[in-house]
Amino acid sequence: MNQSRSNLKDAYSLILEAIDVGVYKPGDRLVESDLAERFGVSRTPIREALQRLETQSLLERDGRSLIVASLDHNQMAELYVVRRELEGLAASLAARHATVEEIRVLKDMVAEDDALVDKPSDLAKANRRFHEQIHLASHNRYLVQQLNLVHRSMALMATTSLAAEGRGEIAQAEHKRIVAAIEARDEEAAGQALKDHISVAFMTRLKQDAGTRGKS
Amino acid sequence: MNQSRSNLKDAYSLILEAIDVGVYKPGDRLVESDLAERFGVSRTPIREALQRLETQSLLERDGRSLIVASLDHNQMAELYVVRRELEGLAASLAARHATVEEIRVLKDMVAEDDALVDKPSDLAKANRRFHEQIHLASHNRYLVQQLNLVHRSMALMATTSLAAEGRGEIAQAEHKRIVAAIEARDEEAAGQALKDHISVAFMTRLKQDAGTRGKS
DNA sequence: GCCGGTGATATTGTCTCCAAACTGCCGGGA
DNA sequence: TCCCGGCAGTTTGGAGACAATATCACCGGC
Repeated sequence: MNQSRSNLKDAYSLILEAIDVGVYKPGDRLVESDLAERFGVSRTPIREALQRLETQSLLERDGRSLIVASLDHNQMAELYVVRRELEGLAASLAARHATVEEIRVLKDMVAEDDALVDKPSDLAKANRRFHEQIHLASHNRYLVQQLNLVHRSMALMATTSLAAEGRGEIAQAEHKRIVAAIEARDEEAAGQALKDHISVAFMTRLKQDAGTRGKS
Repeated sequence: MNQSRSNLKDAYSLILEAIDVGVYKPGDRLVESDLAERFGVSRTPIREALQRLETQSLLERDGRSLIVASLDHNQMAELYVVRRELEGLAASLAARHATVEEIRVLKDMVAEDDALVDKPSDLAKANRRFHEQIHLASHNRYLVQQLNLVHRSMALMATTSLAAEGRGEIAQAEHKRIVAAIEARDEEAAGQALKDHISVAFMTRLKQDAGTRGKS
């Protein structure tokens, strides 16, 4: 029916998830009273959630009202530049600071993900977890926070680049190289490997976009 | 007398400024009704502002209530690591993307700031403007946003490192080197110069802190 | 004398109402 | 026919009331 009474999560998570899942797409207008009704709460918590999402650039103002932010080509490029640098830093720091247990978890993850190589949506989820694990292994809370922001904005891009033909295998190979560098405590190599990984992902996305241009 | 009617700014800016100025210090508890009374508004805008500040890590939860976040040594170190990387990236991008007008403004700023070399508080303000100009010259809105976050957290550190003996002159020299690299369109050198600049600033702060430890 | 329970109080979280602003529509006049 | 102004509806921003809950102190029992 509706989720009025059912859900225990707060308005913020609910809206975030709705955007993630695609209930609200870039450009859609978010009306407070609609959301309030949909989630079975009053406008107050909705407003707070919307403001938080706005400060994270997931929503933007169009006049007085809020719409789901959309990323044009330039914004996507800018976002990848920042992401590349931050992820690279995370890998370098992980090479320095990760515990042996954390490294072990990374290795296990990569090994398990080999089985998912042909299931883009599962792989995408596993991929998020993998990167998040690297972030955490950096043991730098500000870096983790900033990367969370970046990844949240990435949710505004419709497709995952892992859906591209053969991208799964390549990404797995890249992941292995990254983990190997971290395990070897080679900060330089780890940072570079992750930067390269992001660059390839970006290029993959660019090619995808070039193919689907003008649809919408 | 009070700022009840006087101030046109919104609650968010007001609270932010109060933290900046030091009305509220790290560890202080922020009570919604107090703030509402102090600024002559109701609790609603206060709550929205507090939530935004919380998502930016300027406030943290202590049980149910919000307190001004404080940075211990580790957090400070982590923050500087991130800042160094992001500022370095900003300088590199500025070297690539800055317009001639922007570069001109940077040069003017540095030249003007020579006169402030012995006024730490004026210099601190000029310093912020200088760095912000570099951020903007990167022409990357996400980078600007992330650097804003970082600088906001830096406000939680009580002192400016520019107050240290002789730091003003050194910083000016470093600024000149940075601008020169940007003007020469040398991305590598610009990034490195700014990273070095941040490193020196961090070291300066560490020395300051070592001297004042245990006061409070 | 100390520990635990219980009640008062302070503070947050939510809701609802009200005012102001913007939108778009409709009608009148040039 | 087209443009301008006003009017109604929608939506946001703000205020204060109300409910829920955590905290703290006090009191009684062990």
